[in-house]
This record gives sequence, structure tokens and C-alpha cells, in this order.
Amino acid sequence: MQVVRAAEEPAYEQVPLDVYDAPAPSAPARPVVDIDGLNPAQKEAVLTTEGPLLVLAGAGSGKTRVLTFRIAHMIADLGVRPWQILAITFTNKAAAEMRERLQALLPDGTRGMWVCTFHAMCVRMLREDADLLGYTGQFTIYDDDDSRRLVRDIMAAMEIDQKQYPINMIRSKISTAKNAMIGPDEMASRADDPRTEKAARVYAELERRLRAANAMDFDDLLVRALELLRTRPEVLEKYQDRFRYISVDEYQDTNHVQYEIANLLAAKYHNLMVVGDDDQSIYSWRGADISNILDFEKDFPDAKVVKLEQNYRSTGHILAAANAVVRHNSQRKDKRLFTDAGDGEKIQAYQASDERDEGRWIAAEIDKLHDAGTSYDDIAVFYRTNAQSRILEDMFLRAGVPYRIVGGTRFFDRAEIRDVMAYLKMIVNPADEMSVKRVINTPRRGIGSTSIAKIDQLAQQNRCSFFQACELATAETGMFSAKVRNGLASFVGIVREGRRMSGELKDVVEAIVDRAGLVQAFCAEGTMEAESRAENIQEFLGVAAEFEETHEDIEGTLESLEELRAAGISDLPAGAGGSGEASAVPAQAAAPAARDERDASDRPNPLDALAAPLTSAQEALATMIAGNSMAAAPVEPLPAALVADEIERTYGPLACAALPALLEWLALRSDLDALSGQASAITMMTVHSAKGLEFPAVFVAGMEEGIFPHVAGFAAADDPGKLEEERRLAYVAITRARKRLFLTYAATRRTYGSTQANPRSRFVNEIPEEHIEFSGIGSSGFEGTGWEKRGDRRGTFGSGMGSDMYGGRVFGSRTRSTGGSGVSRHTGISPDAGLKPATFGSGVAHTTRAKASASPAVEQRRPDVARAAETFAPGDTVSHKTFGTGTVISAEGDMIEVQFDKSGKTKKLMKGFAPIVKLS
DNA sequence: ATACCGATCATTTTT
DNA sequence: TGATCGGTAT
Repeated sequence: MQVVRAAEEPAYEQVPLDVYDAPAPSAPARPVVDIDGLNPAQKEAVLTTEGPLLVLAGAGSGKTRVLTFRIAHMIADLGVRPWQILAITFTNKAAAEMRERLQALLPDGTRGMWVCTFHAMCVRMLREDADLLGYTGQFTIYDDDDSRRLVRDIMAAMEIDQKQYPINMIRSKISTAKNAMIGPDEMASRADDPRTEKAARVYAELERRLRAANAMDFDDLLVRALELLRTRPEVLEKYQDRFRYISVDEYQDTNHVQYEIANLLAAKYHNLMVVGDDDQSIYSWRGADISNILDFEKDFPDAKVVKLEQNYRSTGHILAAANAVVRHNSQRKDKRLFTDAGDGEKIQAYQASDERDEGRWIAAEIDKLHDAGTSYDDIAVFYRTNAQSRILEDMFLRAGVPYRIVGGTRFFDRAEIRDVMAYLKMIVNPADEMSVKRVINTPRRGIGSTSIAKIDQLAQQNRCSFFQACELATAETGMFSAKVRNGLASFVGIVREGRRMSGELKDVVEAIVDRAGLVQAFCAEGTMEAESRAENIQEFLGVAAEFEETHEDIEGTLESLEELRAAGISDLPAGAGGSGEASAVPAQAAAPAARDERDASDRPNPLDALAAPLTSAQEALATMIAGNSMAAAPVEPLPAALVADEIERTYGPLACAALPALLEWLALRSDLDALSGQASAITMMTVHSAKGLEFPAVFVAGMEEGIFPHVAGFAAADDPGKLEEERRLAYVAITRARKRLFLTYAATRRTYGSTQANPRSRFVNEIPEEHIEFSGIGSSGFEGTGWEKRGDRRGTFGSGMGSDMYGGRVFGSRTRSTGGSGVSRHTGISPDAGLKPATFGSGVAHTTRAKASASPAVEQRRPDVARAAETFAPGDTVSHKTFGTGTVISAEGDMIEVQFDKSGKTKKLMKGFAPIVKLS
């Protein structure tokens, strides 16, 4: 994927960064990292290396630069060792980028430095010391989907009505409690309404099951890590001593637990730098707490505060617009962003007739930009909700605009991929009940819900894990049919064999998939869909291969001091210093090599320990059990560590060390897009995922009340804070743009089956006139320049001029006229009319949809291919909506290749989708 | 046990 | 609109 570049052109960047050879361990006479190109505020931040530091960094003020320079300065000039540095970022992407930059700045390497997200850091810490909390180092990470399913199962088991108690509401209540470090019991005792009370009960069971499965969800990763640091002074000390310099980026988006973790780690040396911008706080719904940043000075009265207010990213109009919008918020620190750059181009606002027109217009503008020399890579399209991406995608596909989508429904969310991952998870951690249950009958083994219920029962009776119960069931002749027993035997065998497999990661995964019979099942099915699923699995194997290749790169792995020592890194503190370090059981999962050797017999058998006096680990475990919700649980589960250990002894150690590493990488969703092709393409993503990025040209689609700000109705009414967050989101979107900004909104939009007319977003209205230009159907400056601006594909919208041009025949399938609806359906809708979106029922005659449904349903998405095939042949002259006229070079299947006169370039277009008409 | 159906449902953002 | 859930028929 594209490496998103941070400011490339600002003036300060033109000063070359000098890092001279051989930085001495002791401070040299003159600074080695050249900071002359920084502005005074930036300089001050970079040079303030000791003590607490708060950097209020406005958008585009060069904070990443400050962060990296500061670290480089410490290492190159002040003799700080890389392994003493912990730099926390918000996303994996940001971490990767920062690492990359630091590597460029520091020729001697950055080995030992931890540059990662909170989550990654917590995983790393927990892998090492999870046994202190009653988990095993190979604990499984449950991603959001896993966690959701688990909650769903629990609620089903508890017979809680999902209609009365929506699962998302329950989950968010639990999550809120977790992040406030409130346990299930406490939550239950505090509950003063039935919903909270139910949530607390689910919470208790969730904890129990997670623990029994030796699994942690995303919240747990943070909470348990904090628990580790709080309850284990030797562990805390280990990290406090090691990480003398800590920085946290995007501090405004940290939640309470993250805040606690950061403060705890920095408690000893107080060298904590936090960077953030309260105007960019957009994750409060996820527990992010702006007061973390607002109260930093209270937490550290001796904190130095630096404000970065000069913007190096955007041109004047864009910056002015951003300032104007965010000024409407009341809850903010006053800031004054300014720029030296000129005014630049005005912001373009376009009112589309509907969402398809919006997509088409954006595609056309993108094409103009591209023709003018802008690379596709420099263009981004943002939207508020993922649902909006579909139609945009569709339009870009038709227009031949290459695109790449960040986020949204991902490859790794596909059922077949998750199945494969569940197999892998199960093999690594057979105690992981969710995964086991997911694939126990995938592919079909004749094990249905009744069998599963019986196995559950067996597990209860024998106080063992579900997986072990599966094995027991193979011998239970009375309880299960021979067919089920055979299926189970085969299933259980997968784990036995899978754990023993070794070699190339890809081969191991392939062997497991093969053994599981997944692909075979698809082949047997023989449908197109099954085929594509099989292909996806094939692609997943490629991912595994690529992972193994790229992941050997030691940079980017979070190494413990022990590992660094073992690798011969000098200048580490004496081994005696780390009391916890020396005694800790080596982490078994993530880190490659050196671990396989460990001798299982060396380790105390946790089962024996039950009779023996309590060791520290056992003690911890006992505390956990006593202190946690488990007391309330109907059946006390076996502690995860014991189950997992027993499983390991039963099924042998896991031979393929790369497997857990792959799973961890997948679970934390490391930059998945890195895997997609390198071809030049525009980037599509939600505004949330755009945070931290920048693009020369930015489109923001769906600037409408109800869309952005989202659900204006209740947001504005019952919580002004929500609206302010939406506004900050708009601020983030606007400030991503460097040179060109386009805001689009549609007069009518089809959402969830009904068409609604949304007024233009208040955020657009908040931009002073002098910075913005309007066009499109609602603008007075509208000029009829033909279909490029207003004809829709059916050529019916607007004046009708465009559609007549080619007799209404667009790419071969002549579509039914929708009559004069183009005029009538917009009557009375003015862009500024009220703020309440008007919703039309889908059956109302004057909506777009009602008219369209009068024609065959297939018309929209599947034009008549046969007719399209008649239409185009090599040599034909065609006209494309955005590319102009051209000649057909070839026509194969659904694709035609056209050479366009204007650009001379050839493009492959999808027949039946591209907005093409045949001229001759 | 599974396949299919129809009804119902909720629709944000992500580590 | 689409996904997902629960129920029913096979």
C-alpha cells in the first residue's frame, strides 16, 4: 500500500537533516541531529527531554516530526539508548511509519526501542508474564467479532432477550465498566436499572469464559496489563527502569486504562511526553477521555507545555475553513492555527442530485486532477460511514478510477478466512472454546447443535475444556452415534497433528487447511461462490508466506532486555537489576527462535503445585479466583493456565513458532492494506481512519445533516457533546487536505431502502463564504456543461440536455425513461431548508426509487450483457463520460480496452458498467 | 441435521 | 438495503 507521506514540502523540511557518524554514548559537544529547520516551539519540544511535557499539536503542525526528532536527538546527542525508549502511537500504521523515520534518522539502528500501540505493548507484556495472572503466554486474542459472538452465546444461554437488551448496548456497558476497572460484582451491586443488571451478569459470565478459554478481548489486553503492573511491583519496576523515556501520541484519544498505564510506567522517572490535540478527539465513544489531555498539567504540576500552532500542511482557505468550523465548539482549548502558505484554491462544494451523482462527480473531478498531473495516490475520498463506500466504489469502478479502500469489510473478515484462523487459533490454544465451536462442524462433520450441547455437558461433568470433552466423546459410545464419534475423532486429530507440524509457515497453514478439509469441501460444492472462497483461502496462504518473509525483520519486534542481551546488544543494564526479568518464564508465543528449545520438564507442573505450598504464580491465581467474578459463577472453571498446560502436555508443544506470531499480527490488525497491490490508486476511507494522514487532494462525501453530523436528531438533542465530536471529526477531515478540498452533498440519498432529503451539513454552512465555492444543482452559479455535471446514467436528471445528446442510449442498454421525475422530485427541497431530514417512504411515487422499480430490477446492477456485447467491437468509436472520445482496441468478456483521444492513454473498462456510449 | 425461508432488524466510528 | 435471526419443513 501506499506509504502516506507526511509533510514533504513545508519550508522547514528543506533543511536537510544531518545525522553524523558514530554518535558517542556520552553527550557530544554539539548537537548531532540538526534541528535548525524547526520552528521555535518545535525546537523547544525536541530539546525538552527531561520531565513531563505536554505538546498541544494542532493539525499539520509537524508533531510527528517533533516526536521523531526528539527521540533521535536523545539517542544521537544525549547518549540515550534505544532500548530505554518507549513510543506509543495510536495505530499500527503510525507506529510503522515512525519506526521507519527513526531508522532513517539513526544509522546505528533503533533496536530495542518499542514503537507500538498500547495494545501491542500490552500484548507483549502479557505474553511474558501472563502466568502471573493465571493465563498462559499463548493466550488467544479475541477480536471484536469473536467477542461479540461470545456475548451473543452467553446471552442465549442465559435466555436474555436480545430485543429487549440489544447486544451492542450490553457490550458497550461491559466495555465501559472494564475500562473503568469495575468488575462484574461491583457493576452488579451498583446497577440501578435492569439493563445494567443484565449487563453485569453477562459480564461475569464473559469473564469466566474468557479466562477458561485462556483468551483476552481488546479491552482485556489493556485492563489485564494494567492489572499486571499494579499487582506485580517487580514487573512494573522492570519496565519503569527500562523505559526511561516515554512518549504517547494522540493523547487526546487515550482512555482511562491507557492513561493509568502510561502514568504508571512513567511514575519513576517522570519523563513522559504526551502529544495531542483536543480538537481532534474523535473517539470518546470508545472510552477516550479528553480530560486526560486537559488535566495533564494537574497530574504533573511541573509539566512543561508547548503549543505547536503553525500549520505546514494546508493552504490558507482550507485552514481558515477548519478553524471556522471547529470554533463553533465550546469545549476546547483556544488555539490559533496559522500558516505561511498562500490562500490556495477555494474549497469546492458540490450539491449532487443523489448519491450516485455524487460519486460520479467525484470521479469526474478526480479524473480532472489526474489529467492535470496529480497522482491517484495523492487523492483521498473520505466518508462518515462505511456504508457510503459501496456506492462510491461502484461509481469509481464504472468511471475507471482506480481505488483502494482502507478499513471497512476486510478480507480477513470473510467467513472462510475466519474459519482458517479459527483452526489456527484452536491448534495454538485448544482451550479456546469459541474457535473450537466455530469450526467443529466446518466443514460439515455431522456434528450439530445437539451434539455440541452434549459435549458441553460432558465438559461440565468432567470439569474439563470443551475440546477435551470432544476427545472424551469419541469414547462415549452410549452418548453419541458412530457418525458423530468419527467426526469428532477426525476433528480432534487436526489439533494433534497440527501442533506437530513444522516448517515454512505457509506450508504449515496449508497442511492444516488441507487436513481440515476446508478447500475440499468447497471444491465438492462446485459453485462459483465456493470457488471464490477457495481462492480466498489460497490468498490467505500467500499472506502467511508474506508474513513470514517480512516478519523476520527484527526491527519492529518488541524485544525484552533478555532477548537483547542474548542477541549480544551491549550497554544493557546489569542482569541483576531486573528482578522480575530473570525469574520470568520466557514468553512462548510471539518471539521467534530460541524458545523452542525450552524443556517442558524444567517447568513446574501447575497441577502438582495445587498440593504444594503456593508459589507466587499460584498465589496470584488464587487471588484472582477469589477476587473475581468467579465466585459467583455457577461452576468454577479450571484456571486457564492449568487447562492450557495440561493441553500442552497432552498434545505436545507447538512445533511451529511462527503460528502464534501470525495470529497475533492478524488479531491486532497490523497494516493489512500493506498486502494489497502497489498500483497507483486513490484512497477511500472513513474520516476516523484518516486521522493522522494527509493528502494533497481530499474529497469528503455526504456532507449532509444526518450523515455528517451523523444522526443529527438525537445527537444534538440529548447530548451536545456528541455534536461537538462530530464537528471535531469534520475538523479532522478538513485538515487532512493540503491543497484541494472538495465537499459534496446530495439533495436526495437512498439509505436503508428509503430515500431521504438531507439538508446540507451545518459544517459546510459554518465555512465563511470567502473560502468556499458552490456548484451543482442548488447553486446559482450552475452552468450547464453537459452530463459531466448532472446527467445521471439514465440521462434523466437535470435539464435533460445531457441525456438527449446520445439519444438516451448509454452503454448499449437503453434504459426506460423515468419521465419528468427529475424535475418534480426535487421540488421544494432547498439546500438550506430546515435541519430536519425529510424521509420519504420507499413507496412514495415521487421518489427516485419508486420510479426505478417500475423497470426490471436487474437493470441497475446487471445491464444486459448480450446487448452490451453487440455494442462494442474493436475499432468502434466511443465516448466516455469523463475521458472523452476514444477507440475500442479490444473487447473480451466483460472488459473492453479503449484508447482515448484526449489523453492517448488506454483504459480497461467494464462493459456494462463504464459510462460509455458508442458513437459509431 | 440441514436447508431454506421469511420476517425482522438495525443501521458509526476501531485497537 | 443488507445481514442476520429464528423458525419450520425436509
